[in-house]
Amino acid sequence: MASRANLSDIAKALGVSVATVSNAMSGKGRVSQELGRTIREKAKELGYVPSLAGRALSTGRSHVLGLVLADIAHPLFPQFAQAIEHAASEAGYGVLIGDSRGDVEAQTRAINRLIERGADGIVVVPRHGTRIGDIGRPVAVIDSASTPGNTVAADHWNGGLEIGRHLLELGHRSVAIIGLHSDSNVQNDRIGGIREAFAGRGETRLIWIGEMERSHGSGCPLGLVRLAEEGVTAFAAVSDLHALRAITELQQGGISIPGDVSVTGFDDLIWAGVIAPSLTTMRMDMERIAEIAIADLISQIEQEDGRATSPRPPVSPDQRSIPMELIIRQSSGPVLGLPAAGAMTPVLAGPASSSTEPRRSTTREGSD
Amino acid sequence: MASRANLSDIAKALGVSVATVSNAMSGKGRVSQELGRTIREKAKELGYVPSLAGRALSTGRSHVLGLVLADIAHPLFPQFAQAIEHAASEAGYGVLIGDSRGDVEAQTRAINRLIERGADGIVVVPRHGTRIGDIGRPVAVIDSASTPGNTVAADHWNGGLEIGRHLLELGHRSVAIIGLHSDSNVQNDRIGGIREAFAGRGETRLIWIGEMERSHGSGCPLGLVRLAEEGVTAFAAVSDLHALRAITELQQGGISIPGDVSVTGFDDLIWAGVIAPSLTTMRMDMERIAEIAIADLISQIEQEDGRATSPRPPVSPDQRSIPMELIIRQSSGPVLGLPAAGAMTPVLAGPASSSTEPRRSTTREGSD
DNA sequence: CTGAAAGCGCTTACAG
DNA sequence: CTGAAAGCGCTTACAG
Repeated sequence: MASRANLSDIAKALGVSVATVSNAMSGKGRVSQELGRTIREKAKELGYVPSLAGRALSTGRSHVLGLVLADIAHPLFPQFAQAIEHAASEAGYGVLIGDSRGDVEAQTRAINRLIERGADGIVVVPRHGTRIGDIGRPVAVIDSASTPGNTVAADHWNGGLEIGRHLLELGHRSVAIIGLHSDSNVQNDRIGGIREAFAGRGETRLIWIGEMERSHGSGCPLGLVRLAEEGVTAFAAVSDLHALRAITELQQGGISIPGDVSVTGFDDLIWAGVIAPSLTTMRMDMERIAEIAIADLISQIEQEDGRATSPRPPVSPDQRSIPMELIIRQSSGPVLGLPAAGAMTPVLAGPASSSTEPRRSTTREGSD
Repeated sequence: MASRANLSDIAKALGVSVATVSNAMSGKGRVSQELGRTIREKAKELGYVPSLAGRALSTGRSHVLGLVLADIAHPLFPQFAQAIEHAASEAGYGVLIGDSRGDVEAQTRAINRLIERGADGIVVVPRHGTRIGDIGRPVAVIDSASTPGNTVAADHWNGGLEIGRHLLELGHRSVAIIGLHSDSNVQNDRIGGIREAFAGRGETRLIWIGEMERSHGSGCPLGLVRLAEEGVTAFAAVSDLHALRAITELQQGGISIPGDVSVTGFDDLIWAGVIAPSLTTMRMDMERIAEIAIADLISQIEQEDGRATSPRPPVSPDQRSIPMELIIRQSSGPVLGLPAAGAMTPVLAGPASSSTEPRRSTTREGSD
């Protein structure tokens, strides 16, 4: 447990050169099978842990990636961070976090800080309405397919479509869509999808929370009870956060969910499955999104130093748009008195197909 | 924008030695005022950015800290991450994240991975009921004052006390405390505080969600409506997450909040201010906690290489227990018919003092 | 006040 | 298959 053993210690202990030890450890250089084994054994015996600093200095690669989110305080951050950390870790990279606290300028600063810290590349989940310019290093952007330069994202539009179809199947013909800002590509895509589903089959209206709060203050009532009285039977929020607000506001107003109206969200935030009623929502496949973002980033990095096995493979657009998963829970149900459509069972019970798409749609029960 | 300039480039450009440049940049070595200025100007001109890898290799310090959370997916993670990132960043350190996905073993592995990556020290927010052993590197533990070896934490017990007093002042005499696991120090402290407040002045009962779910499945009803009918007038959850569950369950059961019963939480999660009714809760001072944790960690690190200005200053226990802040919102109010006590105004309106403690207690309105 | 030199731990051509 | 050597960019005693 003295100071960490290094290549030189191993070399000395075995009477070989550090170059050979280095080659044996990396598995790159040709070292005889046997010497290789001996070296690796000795390394383990001495508790050798490679010095990333040494490696970084000689290769010019830190094997650290930066993760910058518009707002680290966003409740979706844990899912992102977990998935990115996992994917990066699998690929042998560490993840350095940067926070821009929702500020556009700070976003750029955060990115630069991470680069100065030696990050080989950056994963950015940009702030609404922000574009990431050239930062002189590889970047992977996770936003929305409709964002120019986007690397990979959930298929928000189709997610909206599925939510819309789900509500239509339940008999809903009048839905209020609840969003926050009109400058978010993600939200606009989700809204676009919902509207597309309802086009010609029902009416949609749009509520921007941001605007209402600008006039009436943060946390103001959204007037949903009135809408329900006027005949709106479904509230489709573009985020679970807003769906939560809708559910509590309606409940407080004495409106029953899903008896009187249905409510749906997006993102499957951690509490979505345990509130009453539990929330029907669309979930991103963060693991896959993270894997693709990281793979893309690493491919860019390898490209840079010509280490790449082949010229960077063009990634097809559909690989960059990841299907979302519909999670049907209690907050959405058939319109008052209407019998449930198709195979739909109203409550948590087994998988249920909810759209004509060949896409997997599952009812999930939380496991924790 | 060619490859980054280094110390040697600056030295050449100015006809001085790299040692001098290094000294000028670090401000440590004695370099004449003027030469110093010239060097720094040239550095700026060349767009010099120090190589952390080079520095790390020669100093043996990476200037990177690791942040390990029991469960990165916990909704409190954003607050932790943001505060830690900020404090570390201010101190010139980067933050590498590690995730143990709620698994105890994985927690140790995550810590080790970060250390192998060269982290100079680790901030750990440990999993319930876990103790962090010696990991051969400086550690700062953020858990609860009652955890042995804890570095700094919110004063959860007092937080519980304040919540308890707040409810007592409102006239409540029967409270149901809602927790998850009995092996969490944080939860136990919070519960202990609430009970202490009620001792001799009212009755408390305890609900462990974890146990109920083990028998009845995740997301099962907690039977709160029945409790309300039996005369419980307040539900004090040890986390906003559980408070949310309580609020929706009660609302769905037709019970009015705060008309019929009051509900309180802990942590002031992001949505606490915008649900209906908005949630009364206790908030940690994450910024301060993070600052202290980081300062402690850095002091340990400096101690290690004798760079410390003075022997490590003993930190008094009360500096390691950070007061929580009571945030009164709509979900808590006077017991049916009882006039509001003292200066208490029922709804969001200006600061209101809620306890006899000299501690600041504010009604907050969200600003975003 | 300034500089020459060694060293941090690794990798990578290049010889042998 | 193996080794000697240079170099990545910095810092740090030690001389001058």
